[in-house]
Amino acid sequence: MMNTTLKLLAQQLQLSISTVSRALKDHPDISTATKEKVHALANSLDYEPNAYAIQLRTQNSKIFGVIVPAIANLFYDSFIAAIEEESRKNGYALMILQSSDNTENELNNLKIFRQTRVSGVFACLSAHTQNLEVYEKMSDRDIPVVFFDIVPKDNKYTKVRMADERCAIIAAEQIIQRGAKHVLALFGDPALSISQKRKQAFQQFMEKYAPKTHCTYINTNSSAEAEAAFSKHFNKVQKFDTVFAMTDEILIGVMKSIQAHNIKVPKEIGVISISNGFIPSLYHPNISYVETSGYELGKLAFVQMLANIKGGKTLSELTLEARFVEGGSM
Amino acid sequence: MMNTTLKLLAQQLQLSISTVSRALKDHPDISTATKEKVHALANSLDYEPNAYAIQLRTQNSKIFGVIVPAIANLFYDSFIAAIEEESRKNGYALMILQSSDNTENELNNLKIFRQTRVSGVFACLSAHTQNLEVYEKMSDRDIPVVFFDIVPKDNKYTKVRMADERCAIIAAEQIIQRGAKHVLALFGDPALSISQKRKQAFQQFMEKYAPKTHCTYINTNSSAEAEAAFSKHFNKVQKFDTVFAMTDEILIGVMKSIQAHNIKVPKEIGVISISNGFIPSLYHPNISYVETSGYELGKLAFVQMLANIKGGKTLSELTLEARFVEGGSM
DNA sequence: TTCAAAATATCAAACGTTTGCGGTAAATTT
DNA sequence: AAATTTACCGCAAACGTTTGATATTTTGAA
Repeated sequence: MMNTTLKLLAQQLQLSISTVSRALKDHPDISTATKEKVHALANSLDYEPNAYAIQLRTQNSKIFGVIVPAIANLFYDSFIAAIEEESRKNGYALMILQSSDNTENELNNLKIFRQTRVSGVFACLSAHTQNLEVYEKMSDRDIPVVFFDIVPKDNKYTKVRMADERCAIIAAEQIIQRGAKHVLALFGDPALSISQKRKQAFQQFMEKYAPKTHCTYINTNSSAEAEAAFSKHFNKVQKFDTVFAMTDEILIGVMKSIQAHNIKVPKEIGVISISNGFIPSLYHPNISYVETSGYELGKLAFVQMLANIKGGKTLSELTLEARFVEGGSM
Repeated sequence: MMNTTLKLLAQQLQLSISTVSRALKDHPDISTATKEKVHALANSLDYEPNAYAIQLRTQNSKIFGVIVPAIANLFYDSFIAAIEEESRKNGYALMILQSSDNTENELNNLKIFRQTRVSGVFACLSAHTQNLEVYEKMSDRDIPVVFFDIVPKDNKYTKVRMADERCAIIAAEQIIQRGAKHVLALFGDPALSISQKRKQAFQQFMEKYAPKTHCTYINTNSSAEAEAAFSKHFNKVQKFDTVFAMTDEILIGVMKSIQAHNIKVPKEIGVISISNGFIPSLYHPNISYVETSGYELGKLAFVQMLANIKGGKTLSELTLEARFVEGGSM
C-alpha cells in the first residue's frame, strides 16, 4: 500500500506541502478552515509522519539508547521499566542493547547509538570496562550520556547510582541493633568496585560501632559459590547468628543452603540482604533487606537526562538513598 | 562538533559524493587506490553514516519493534535477550515497548512503530486485546508481525508459542508416573486462554490415564492467592501428595506456604511446575518443572521474522516443544 | 478610493544518503 | 589508426519533512 505523505495530502487538497505541514502542527499562519480540511484528510488517509525524514531534517531522533549488562536481570529490568515509562510520557522511544558485560559488545552498541543519532544514552558500564574513550566520542557528537549503577569514577560525567556505601551501612546498623554476635558477610566479585565499596563501608562501620561482634568476610562470584561458602562455614563449630548477603545472587545461594540444612529463619539465624525486593519476597518469612530500587534509579536517571538535554550540562553525581525494609528474617 | 558526512569527505578528497559513497561500500566501479584514500579519511574523521538518511533513501530502518506486557518478567526477559542477540548478529537493532497489559498502550506503541517504520514487530498480545485491526494496519504498511506467547486465534497471522497443552500433559505424565494419589493443581487467571488450555489438557489427560487419582483444580490470580489457596487446602484433613503450579507466579505462592508450614519436599509433598527454570532453581531441592524457554521461543520467532522479510509471507503457527527438567521435588 | 497592515498560503533549500544513467579517458581490439 | 571495450568517476534526482523568506489575498482604516 502506498504510504500517505505530505505530498500526497497536498496534491489531493490542492495545497502546498508546507501549508499541509503547518496545518498539521497547528501553526498560527494557517486558517482554521484549512486546518480542518487537512486534518480530516490526514485522518481518513491514516497519515503517519515519517520519523526518519523528520530526524533528518531536525537532527533530533527522539530515541534514547540504553546499555545494560543484561536485560534479564531484576534490577536492570525495573530500571528499564522506569525509563520506558518516562520516555513514553515525553515522546521518546527506547532502544535497548545489552553488553553481556563484554567491552566489545559495549563498543558496538555505542556505535549503533551513534549511527542512529540517539538523543541520549543511559549507560551501565560493563564490569571491566576501563577505557572511556568511546563515551568521549558520544560527547563529541553532543549526545548526552547518563551513567547508572556501574559508573565511571571521573567527575566530568553525569551519573546516578545507588548509595552503595549507605546500603551496606544501613545493613550493618540493623545487624548491630539486633545484637548480633557472629556475622557471616558475603560480598560479590572483589574486582568490582561495588563489592569493594560495600565491603569497606560495612567493615569499617562494624569495627567502629560493634568492635566485639565477630565478622567473617567472604567474596563469592556466583550463587553456587555463595551456597558452598555458607554451607562450609555453617558446618564449623562456630555458628553464626546472622548472615548478610550483598546481592540477590548471593542471597539465593545462602537461602538454598539454609533450606537444605533446614535451618530456621530467624530463630537459628538472621538473614539480611541488599536487594530490590523481589527475591526477598520469595521466602517465608520474607527476608529483610536494604532496598535498592532500580525503578527509582530509572526515574532519577531520566530526570538527569532531560536536564542534560534541555539546560545544557549537568555534571554531577546523584545517589539514591536506600531504606531498610523489614521482612521477618531477623 | 561538526558531523562528518559524505559531503565533507568528498570535499576534502576532491571527489564526488557518489564516489565516496561507493568507495565506502566497496563498489566495483571504484579503483582500489581511491577506495583506500576514502577509507583512510573516513576513519580518521570518524565517519558514521546517518541512519536516518539511509532509511529515508532506502525505506528500510533495520529496526525491529517488540511489544511485551512487561519487561520485568522472567519469561519475556529471556525472549527479548534471544531476539536481541539475533538482531545484533543480523544488523538489526531493537526497540522495546511495554504494554503493561493495557490495550491503549499497545495501540500507542504500535503507532510509534509505524512512525518509526520498523522493519518488523514482535508482538505479545495484551491480556484482553480483542480487536486486531491495528495489526491489520501494520500489514497494510508491509510491516511483518510475528506474534509470540499470547497470540491471536486467527490463522492468517504468523505466530510462535509454547506448546501450552503439551506442557500441561507432560506435567500430568510425570505426576501419574510418580504414582500420585491426591493432586492439587493450581492454574492462573481463568479468563486467559493459556489458563484454559493448560487446565483442559491437564484435566483430560488425568481423567483418561489416571481416573482414580483425585485432583482438585483451582484458579488463582496472584502469588498471594496461590499461597492462600494452598494453605487453605493443605490444612484440610485430606492431604495432598502432589501439587502442580501452572506458572512461576503460582509456584512462588505455593512455596511460601510450604516454607511457612515447614512441609518437607519431596517427602511430604511433591511439587512440579511449568517455568523457564529460574524460579525452580531457587529452592532446595530444585523444583522439577516443564520447561518453557523464552529464550528458545525468541530464537524461533526471529527465524520466522527473517523468513517473513525475505521470502514473503509465512503464514503458520509454530509451537515450541517442552521438556521435563528433573529437580528433586518429586 | 487608496494603501498599509494583517492574514494566509507558497517557494525552495536543506538534512545525508543511494543509485540509475551518462561521460571521459585509458586500454584493448580490429 | 580507428573502433570498441573497459575502468573510473560525476550528475542529479529522490526519499519526506521543516522552515525562513516571499508572494498573494483580504481586511480595515484613512
